[in-house]
Amino acid sequence: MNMSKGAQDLQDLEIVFKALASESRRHILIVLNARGGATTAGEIAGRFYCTWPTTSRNLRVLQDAGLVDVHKQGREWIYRQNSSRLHQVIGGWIDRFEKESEKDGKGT
Amino acid sequence: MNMSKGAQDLQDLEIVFKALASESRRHILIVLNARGGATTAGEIAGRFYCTWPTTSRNLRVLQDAGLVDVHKQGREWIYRQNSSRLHQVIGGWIDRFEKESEKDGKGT
DNA sequence: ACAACATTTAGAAAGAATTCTAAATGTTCG
DNA sequence: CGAACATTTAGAATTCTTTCTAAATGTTGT
Repeated sequence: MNMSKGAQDLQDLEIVFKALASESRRHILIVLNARGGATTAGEIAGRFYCTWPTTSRNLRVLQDAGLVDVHKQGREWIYRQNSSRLHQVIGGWIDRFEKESEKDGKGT
Repeated sequence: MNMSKGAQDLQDLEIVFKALASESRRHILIVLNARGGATTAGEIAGRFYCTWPTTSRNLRVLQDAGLVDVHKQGREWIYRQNSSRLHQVIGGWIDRFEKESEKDGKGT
């Protein structure tokens, strides 16, 4: 765990953007969001055409990216979205880029 | 080009998130941004360790995603960032997810 | 303890992305 | 026109990702 803040940010960016690059995983986040932010793996897996292990692995990728948190409750696993991480990492990055509407008409 | 609006949005999301999943491409956008939003391919390629063709291909991916626009001027190609697309597609997507700070303390 | 349940981990196969080298394209200048 | 320049396109090698099947883990209820 020897990493400067800048390098850590870069790594966060990498892992989060990679996690969001897959439609399956974006879909999982949307389902989670529609469920009010938290639900079981079974509930999620049931809504997909792909197999349970695949969904489970995708959930793991999201977890590693810090986009969801997980905890076990009895024999079920509850997944909860961490939307502030999404806003921090992704929102923070795109905010470096000026919005058209914020540009003043500089230059000729 | 037969695509419903919803399907088009989904495709935009896919192509833009995929484009941003690569560090090299995110770096290109940052360089472009630092250069005031537009510069030549040579200027960009010169700032990278990888070969020119590789940078050129990455620029193409960004262009296909609509994140940069390109036009030829003499024997140089000028690349210009399209940051409103970035905000629309990515910003629009993450805004579906409630920010922590916007949550009211509902439930117990 | 045993059977049934909810879900994950492992390992492998198929497909996609990244990057390289070599060659092609179009532009400018003498 | 021909040489030099700026950059792209093509094709192939390597590496990463996704998804599947099979087996393992830990939990609950009888």
